[in-house]
Amino acid sequence: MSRKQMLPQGGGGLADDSGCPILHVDMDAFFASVELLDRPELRGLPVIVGAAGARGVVLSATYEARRFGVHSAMPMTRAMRVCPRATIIPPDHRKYTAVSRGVMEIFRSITPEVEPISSDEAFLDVGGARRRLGSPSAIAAMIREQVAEQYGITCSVGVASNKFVAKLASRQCKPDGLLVVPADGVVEFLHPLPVAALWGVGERTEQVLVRLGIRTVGDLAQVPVSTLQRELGAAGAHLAALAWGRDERPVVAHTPDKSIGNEETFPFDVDDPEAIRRELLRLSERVAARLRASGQAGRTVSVKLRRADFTTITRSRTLREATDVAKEIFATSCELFAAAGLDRVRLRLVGVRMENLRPAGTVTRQLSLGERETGWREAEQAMDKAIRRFGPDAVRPASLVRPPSGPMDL
DNA sequence: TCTGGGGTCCTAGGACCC
DNA sequence: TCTGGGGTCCTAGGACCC
Repeated sequence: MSRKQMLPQGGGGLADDSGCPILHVDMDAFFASVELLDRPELRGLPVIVGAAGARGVVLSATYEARRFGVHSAMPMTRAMRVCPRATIIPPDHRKYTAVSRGVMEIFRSITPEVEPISSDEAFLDVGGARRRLGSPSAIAAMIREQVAEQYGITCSVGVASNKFVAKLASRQCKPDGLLVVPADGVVEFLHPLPVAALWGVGERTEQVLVRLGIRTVGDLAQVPVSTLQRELGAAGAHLAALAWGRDERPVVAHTPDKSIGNEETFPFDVDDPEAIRRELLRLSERVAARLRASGQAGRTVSVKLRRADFTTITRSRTLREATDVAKEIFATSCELFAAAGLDRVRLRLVGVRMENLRPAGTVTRQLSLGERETGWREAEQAMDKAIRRFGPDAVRPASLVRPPSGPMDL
């Protein structure tokens, strides 16, 4: 296996990683690499992971397939046209989740400061692991070795002073690479890159920037912040900071969910409202099950409807109380669908999402604990604390019934 | 070429309250 | 009777990421 230890050009020694506690680890062609573990005979050949149906897109492709121009999110029909010899493998997410969990465990054995950003990517802050495990680049090399040994797949690691630069570094050294961007080499590293390389610059933003004559990160760095803010709003100021390599965001190990949702694109457009409602029921059940499995409930039900022409609308409603019950989510979804006036319109996708999440029943549980152990006064205090943490609506009416005075005798 | 499914964040307007 | 301004919540849409 080739092991590139890519280092900034000029100088044969090791790059200075002393100011670089942040690692970005990115698995190479993750889904495709996992599939190759079961299909070793396909190694070295173009392989595409994606549903072969008419409306599928590429989820992952080996580098051999990418050479033909295949990339993720490309429609499968087109991918099969540009690379007809590719082997198509339908996705098996359970397999990827299992490997993902294992790989994340390797990261957590290095440091608790691990922030996963998808199933195949994570940031690590190894600042506190130096004394135990060595320099950031030594730790990065160790991670690459352990992932390869235990799971037989490769990853690339960017080592830098902050998340944003680490992320670009890992992309730059893919596949199977390691790149240190020394703290004093950030500007030199960033400025030649195209603006689209920046995190947060997609198609639309790139168009705006190109119209302003901005093509590289270096160009962007020379533009007054006020101009960028006028053109792009708050994102403008953010981009100006990134262009100079400034990014203060910390690695956050545990980020609470903001929403949980499921959606489905039909193989063919559907205009039968009964069929739409059946799908809403399935989606509501899935979302409710995921809420309960994660111990959460949501207050806002949101329905997404995509017409055959790809225009998309969302309709949402906030309930008086949070719920994790499929029946309630489904009933609200149906009302939202009816109010949208899109029955008899051809739809290609429907989705159900719950927002405004909070721990389910936390308050009730805390209350009963408090009552059992310490009596009503303490239970009230527990309730106040819960209200401060989760808001007044987190308290369920049943919890408000005052028990007889004195400590509860259970 | 014809666009998946999981998300996050931002903006903007209106309602409502103080 | 008319009017200001700030804060928060809700809703809708869109850009963006992997």
